[in-house]
Amino acid sequence: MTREGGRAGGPAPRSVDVARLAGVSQKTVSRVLNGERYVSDEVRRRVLEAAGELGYRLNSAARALASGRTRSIGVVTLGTALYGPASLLIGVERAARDAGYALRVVNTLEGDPGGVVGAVESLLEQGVDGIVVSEPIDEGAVSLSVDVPVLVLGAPAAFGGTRTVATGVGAEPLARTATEHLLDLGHRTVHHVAGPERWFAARDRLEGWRSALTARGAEQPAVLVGDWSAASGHEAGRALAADGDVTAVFAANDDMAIGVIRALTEAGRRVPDDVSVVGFDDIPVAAYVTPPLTTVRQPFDAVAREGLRLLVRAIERPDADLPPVNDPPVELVVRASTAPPRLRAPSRLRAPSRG
Amino acid sequence: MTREGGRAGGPAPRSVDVARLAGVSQKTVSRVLNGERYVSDEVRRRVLEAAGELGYRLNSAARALASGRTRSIGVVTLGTALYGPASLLIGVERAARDAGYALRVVNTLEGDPGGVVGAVESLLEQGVDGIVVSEPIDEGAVSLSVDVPVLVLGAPAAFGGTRTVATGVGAEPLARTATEHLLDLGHRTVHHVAGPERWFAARDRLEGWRSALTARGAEQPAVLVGDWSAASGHEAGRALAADGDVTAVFAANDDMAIGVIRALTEAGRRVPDDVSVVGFDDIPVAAYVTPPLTTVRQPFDAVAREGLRLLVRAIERPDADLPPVNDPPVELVVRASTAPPRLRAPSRLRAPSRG
DNA sequence: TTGAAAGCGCTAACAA
DNA sequence: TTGTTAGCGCTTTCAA
Repeated sequence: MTREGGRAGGPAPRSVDVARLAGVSQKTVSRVLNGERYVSDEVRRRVLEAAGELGYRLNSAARALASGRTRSIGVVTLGTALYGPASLLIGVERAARDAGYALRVVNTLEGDPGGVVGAVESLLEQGVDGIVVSEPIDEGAVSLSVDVPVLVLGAPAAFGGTRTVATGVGAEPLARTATEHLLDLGHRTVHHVAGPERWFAARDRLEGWRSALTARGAEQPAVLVGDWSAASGHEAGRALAADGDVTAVFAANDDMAIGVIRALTEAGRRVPDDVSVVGFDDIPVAAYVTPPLTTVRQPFDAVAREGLRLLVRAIERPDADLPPVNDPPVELVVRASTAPPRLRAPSRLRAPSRG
Repeated sequence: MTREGGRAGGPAPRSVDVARLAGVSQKTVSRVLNGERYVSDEVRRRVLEAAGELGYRLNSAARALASGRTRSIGVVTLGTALYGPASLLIGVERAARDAGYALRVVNTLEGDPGGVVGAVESLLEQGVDGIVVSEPIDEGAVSLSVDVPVLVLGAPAAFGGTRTVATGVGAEPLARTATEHLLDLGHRTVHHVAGPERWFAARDRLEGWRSALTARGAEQPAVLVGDWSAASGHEAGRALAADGDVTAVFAANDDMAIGVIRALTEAGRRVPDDVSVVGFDDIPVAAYVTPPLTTVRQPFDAVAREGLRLLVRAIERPDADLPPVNDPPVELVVRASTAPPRLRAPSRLRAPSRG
């Protein structure tokens, strides 16, 4: 008898131990634990009781080896504490867990050798059943054929020749809406502080901004490029503040918008009286900075859940077609950082003043 | 011959396939892949070449089953996009990867049934070699004996009877420093907006605040409790703004500090002229809100790395003693949200004014 | 509805 | 320095 009281010390109990204690075969234990049919209630009860008594825990490595599936999903995400990627990760974890999958996470840092490809390789080696690539940056032609379904969040489908779902490319209409909001207020044009060029998310927003201006026949000012940080927004804001013609700014995320507002404030340009600013994301502090930030809300949680649902379906029904992803709803949150432009002022630079 | 060109279609190659192609035994392939000694350079080269040609990938489930180790670390973290937890996760991932470990992540949402215990159970089932519990909240007596080393970040050691390392409890001196900064400026006392009571992180900061006041013999005002969000800070700020005696506030994180400042601003109380506010964390936007926030910087990355180093050591040298963790350095970042109090004003409430 | 046998692809222990 | 032989603890046949 190898029965251990509780789970103190000794080797971990295996399913044979449970079987012996319950007086059934090892296969029957497996059936009970996997919720298979054709097990009498009586037997099921005995097995569960024995498992509880021994403190039995399934060995997922053995299961993975025998079944060829790990019931886990790998996530490639950026090693940043940015609100967007962090929120997506949370949504993905939650949805995966609800679907019965564990999560294995690999970060890629910008400039990492190997980048996304290396990260995916390492996940494949870990034997994941599916992969989520969250907000990747463009690393040029990626050739890597993967034999599990892949979900790409916030970028066009990559990884040629495989079952890939892409989603969250809906940022473009959101950016268009943000820009139109400023145009609708009466601004002649809108300046843009973009994210890093290699980010697809930055490109979508840039594209949305551009298309809104084009549709209205507005002039397209030169784009300032930041790195998502408030610091870079601040730098861009200094340049913007020096240009007396600027009356409206659309920043590609809220952090940069906050930096822009700070720079404008320091230069004596009031927001929104002199310059209107719109952000992107609706981070939790956006409503509480001064002035409260008009922004566009990204439904991170919905995007992550919807995407994961598709991924799980692709995993569990390998031959079914992958339905397209629904675009998330557009939600503009108007607060106090935007207003109509002041009456046409002389275009010469005014010194900072108290109005 | 089962040799597949490249890696298109067909079953994945196994180490025997590599062995056959390289003309060696399967065990030798295993040796090469594990970087063991006693392999001639010539053989090593041939094996590597064959592996590359076949597109061979190690099967980690098989390895885990045979070796009893997964080379992976499980992380239990909170399902929030809060800057602190997100930063810790990044640091942990990075350090784990550097040490050759993969990461398996389970989130617990506040109020989750099972909470940390359930999360740890699920990780144990996945077969991790070690566990990181990041910023747990107090769930009462936790009894769960775990047979792998555990690292607790930002809380006292839990999980009785096991090899546990705790770290990051150094928030208390940071909070004391923040409070002392305000006292040093000449404020008679400091009000505190705390985090949720069940968070150890909130308790540490509360304790630090309290001890600073006690040491100086300052009066201890009633504590306002928030939930880390700017919204809750805003609510607390409204109450604070209504009290004309308040001249200095220490908020337990930057988000709440921003909410407090917003409420004060709305009430016509100027920061820092009328009220000084200090935050905690130094989130990236802290330097760019208006006024730029005085705060205390948490070295998340250093804490995560140092902790993980200890955890890996505990995994790899089961009998060695666990050295204590070094407390992180205190770093106060003084910006523009703090100033000396105005000359002793009459203590009656003044209506909002422009000073 | 249950059980027996045969692997899954690797590492461990030992032998050569 | 290399190879042989047993498992690791499950799931998958297939048979009863």
